[in-house]
Amino acid sequence: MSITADLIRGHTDAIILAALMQGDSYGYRINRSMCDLTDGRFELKEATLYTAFRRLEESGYIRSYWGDEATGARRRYYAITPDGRSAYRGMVREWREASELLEKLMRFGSDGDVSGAEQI
Amino acid sequence: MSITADLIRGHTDAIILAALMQGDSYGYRINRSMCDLTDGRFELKEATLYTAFRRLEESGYIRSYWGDEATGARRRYYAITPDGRSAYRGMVREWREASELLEKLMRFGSDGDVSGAEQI
DNA sequence: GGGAAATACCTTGACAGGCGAGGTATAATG
DNA sequence: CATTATACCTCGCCTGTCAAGGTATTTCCC
Repeated sequence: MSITADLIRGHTDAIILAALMQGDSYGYRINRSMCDLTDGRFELKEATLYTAFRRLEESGYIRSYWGDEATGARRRYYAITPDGRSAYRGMVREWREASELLEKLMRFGSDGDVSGAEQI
Repeated sequence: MSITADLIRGHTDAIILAALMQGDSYGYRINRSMCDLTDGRFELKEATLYTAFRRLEESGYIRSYWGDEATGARRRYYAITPDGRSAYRGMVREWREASELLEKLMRFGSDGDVSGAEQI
């Protein structure tokens, strides 16, 4: 994966909720669709993913149930709750705000050549 | 501060480098200008700030020297190094890439109302 | 003169999230 | 029948953040 971990940190919950907004799904598939959507540039590590599921379930943002497929490995499905939906919307809002601020703070450096400027 | 810490996490280094791209400065002032630039919505905690300075200096991205003001509390000034400049540019590039991916991953959820959906 | 606030720096220890490394079990594929 | 893919899970380390505490100087008001 090309983007570093800390750039993602704190966003895993929102990402997972976003995926579940599309409908119920399970860990392995969510991870694959992340990969696909980003052309392999981004992938949640399994440990991270399952940690997040626990966290989200404890928060009441998702609930889980075992699938009943007759074949293949068993799957634990997750569904987003009403609380989860509103949390998701809040997270997206916060993310966009933070994103704008960061853009501003970072650009702060790049235009300004103008340099010699300042000192002491 | 209104935006939560984890949304910023991992970006402090880039933010500090951005500030130093404008010219030498010192901790207290950098923090203030962050505050001002974002209308108080964002502020680096002091502990975080000074931890980051140590980290950046160890990485060779900044160097420090004591100011020689005749009055007031002593100030430790920081200057960005050539390595720091190129690191800064890399960080901004990475941030923008990650930012686009995140936007894509998060929006992934929001269009789809269509809700009843459900899958299995 | 005395106290509070602002400026300016710093450290310690706890906490939380990410994840490497390891594990389990089933089914399909060669 | 061994390997790969699917699918789940846990333990323990690492790293960045930050609350809480500290120091020293200057200014401002009473």
